[in-house]
Amino acid sequence: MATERYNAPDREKHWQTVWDAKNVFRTATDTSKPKCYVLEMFPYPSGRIHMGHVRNYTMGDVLARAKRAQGFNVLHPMGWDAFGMPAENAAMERKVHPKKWTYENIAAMKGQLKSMGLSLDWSREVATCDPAYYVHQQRMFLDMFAKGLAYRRKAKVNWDPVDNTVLANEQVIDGRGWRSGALVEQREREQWAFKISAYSDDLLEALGTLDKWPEKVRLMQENWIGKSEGLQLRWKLDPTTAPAGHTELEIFTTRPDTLFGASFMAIAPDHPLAKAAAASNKALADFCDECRRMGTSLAEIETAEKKGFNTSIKAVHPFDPTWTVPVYVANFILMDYGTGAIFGCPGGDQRDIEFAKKYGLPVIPVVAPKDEPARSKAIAKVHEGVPFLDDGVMVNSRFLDGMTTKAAFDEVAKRLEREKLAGKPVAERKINYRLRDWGLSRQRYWGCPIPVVHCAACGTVTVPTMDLPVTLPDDATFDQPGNPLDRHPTWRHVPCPKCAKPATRETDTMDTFVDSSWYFARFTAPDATSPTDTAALDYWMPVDQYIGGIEHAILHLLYSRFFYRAMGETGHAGRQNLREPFAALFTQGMVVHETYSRAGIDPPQWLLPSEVAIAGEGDARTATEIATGKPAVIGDIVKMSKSKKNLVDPDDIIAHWGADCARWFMLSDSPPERDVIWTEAG
RNA sequence: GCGGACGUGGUGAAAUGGUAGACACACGGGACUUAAAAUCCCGAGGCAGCAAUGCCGUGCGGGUUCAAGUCCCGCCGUCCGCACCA
Repeated sequence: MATERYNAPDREKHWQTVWDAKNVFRTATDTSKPKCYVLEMFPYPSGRIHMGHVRNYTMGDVLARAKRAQGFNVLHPMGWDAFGMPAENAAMERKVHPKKWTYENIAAMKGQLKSMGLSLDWSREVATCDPAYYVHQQRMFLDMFAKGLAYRRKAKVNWDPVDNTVLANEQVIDGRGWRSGALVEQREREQWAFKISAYSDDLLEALGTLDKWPEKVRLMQENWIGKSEGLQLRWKLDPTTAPAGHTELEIFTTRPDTLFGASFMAIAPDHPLAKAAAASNKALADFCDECRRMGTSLAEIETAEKKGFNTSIKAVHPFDPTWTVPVYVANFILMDYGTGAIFGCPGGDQRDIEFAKKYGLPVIPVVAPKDEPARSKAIAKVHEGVPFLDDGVMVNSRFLDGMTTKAAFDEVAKRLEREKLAGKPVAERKINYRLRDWGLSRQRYWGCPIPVVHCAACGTVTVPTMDLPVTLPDDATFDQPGNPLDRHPTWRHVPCPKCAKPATRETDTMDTFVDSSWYFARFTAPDATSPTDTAALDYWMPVDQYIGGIEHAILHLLYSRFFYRAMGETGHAGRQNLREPFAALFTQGMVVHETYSRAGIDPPQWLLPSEVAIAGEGDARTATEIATGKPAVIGDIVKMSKSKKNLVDPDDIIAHWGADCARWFMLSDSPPERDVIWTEAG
């Protein structure tokens, strides 16, 4: 027998059992000690952990252990983001109930996480699909409803025709569903929304206080909120040309200084004025219909021609009653931004200049560079079709001539605020945000039920707190598309809580991002009988270090920031008057791996790393498919994913080399914020 | 189109404007061993040279500075986010 070697799997198992038996990582609120709340984004229980989890949780674990060693009382919990579509898909494909599938996955993944030797307080484990968790979410929803922070609205929604559900704007990527990849359609529908837009400015301003967040994430959120300051400005319509009842057109502009460059108005196909005009104009009605049919995909938007239709309505320039410009319906104007109407200034905008040329409208240069030689050149170029709208001085703009753009902005605002139209100021300063309210209704079974009842007599009635939770029926069917709650024979039929007459439950469930918007607060008191426990929150919040993937830079982090504010408003966020739940954020890099595919086949047939043999070194490396002996192609190094099959199972690594080895490599190979290239050799 | 990040050996990567390549992997040589693995020691940016040493080197081209991987200007390339947002 050779000398005894360190047997990693054996020793690791031993100590993990000891830690478990002695509850060494259990944490209690202890105000005599300084606290440190270390949190990694909780996983979706897909069934197996992957290398991204290993990296994420190792980083958090190292920090938690270090802080513990430094004398901090460390909260390091773990739970499950357990609602969501994959469970329902599994139900449809494999005839297994979402609940069963989810809890089996949780059990399997919990075992894997334990094999990693993480110092987690498992006594605080929560699963968002547990009624003991979502009952509190329903309570908070009702509290938010009472405060007007959750409301019902008829809205155009992003409809995913594959998953048969509504998606939030944030979940539409390049015009496709973030999960299904299907082209998203626009549909009108009653649905629930959170009033995140009420916090636009606060969410934006407070980014400045998040000095322990990556600059990149703050910038992404800033852009997403998209603040723009401008002027809301009403143009009088020429009464001889306008439909009855329409006397003016309100537009939003960030560049009122360019008002003397106006050569047309453009309104959205859904704009009330467009609809009124279309009522007596068949060709216009057809044009509007065509615009509505146009998809929202990236490809369609980029290739779609900028088209307009002259309504023959004329708008009167606010500074010159003799100057009128034509009003077009245009396919590139969005009804839900600003007022759904703009004035076009071809001198300063590529899109406007193309539009003007196409329809033979004037092009007036109104902004020019400050220095003389550049000026005449720029003006000449504008006439040729090259817009100029940089900082400069005003030209061709009457009383604005010679002013800087900034001064001209203020001058126009000042004059038009004084000017009256129909008794009201012609214009007012206005701030617009790109951020829209968060549509949270999902036509799905495996999500938190929205605790309201629709009654023919009483309207929308909330479920009384004592009747919560509204739980999901276990006996739903998953054999056809659509929402199983809608076709359940009995679940939806309940008496109205107010008048007791027959009524129907809301069958929409909540977006799973709601579940993950407050779990960090629940971890501080997972057994509290109210959604949160004030004393626990006051001690533990905020999260001192949050760690997760950059892919959540907008959705999850912005929603959580909003939700904690809403929780404050409804008395669930403790006494600290804390608005920001995450004091510090770290976004770790991805785990990436080479891809392999069968040679000479397109589209590629991917091979698992374990299915290929590599020979040679450097540029001379070659790959062979082990099973067939045929050559394989070594492809790009990309994020590990099922679709590209470039996966390495953490279990194999842990079983062979031990968890310490896997953890060590993850931390030592590349800086934590950067991608780590997983190689067996490494 | 807008916003951002990045570009340094064979590889992962270090460098408050002050000796570029720390540390490590891989590699080469050596020790130990019958042999290997493991371990330990030594070497190493490139070119030239037996060597001492010299020259060249942080994507490319300029600039500021006593001094630039680092700061400024202009390119090239890669990656990420947003995008008919008025």
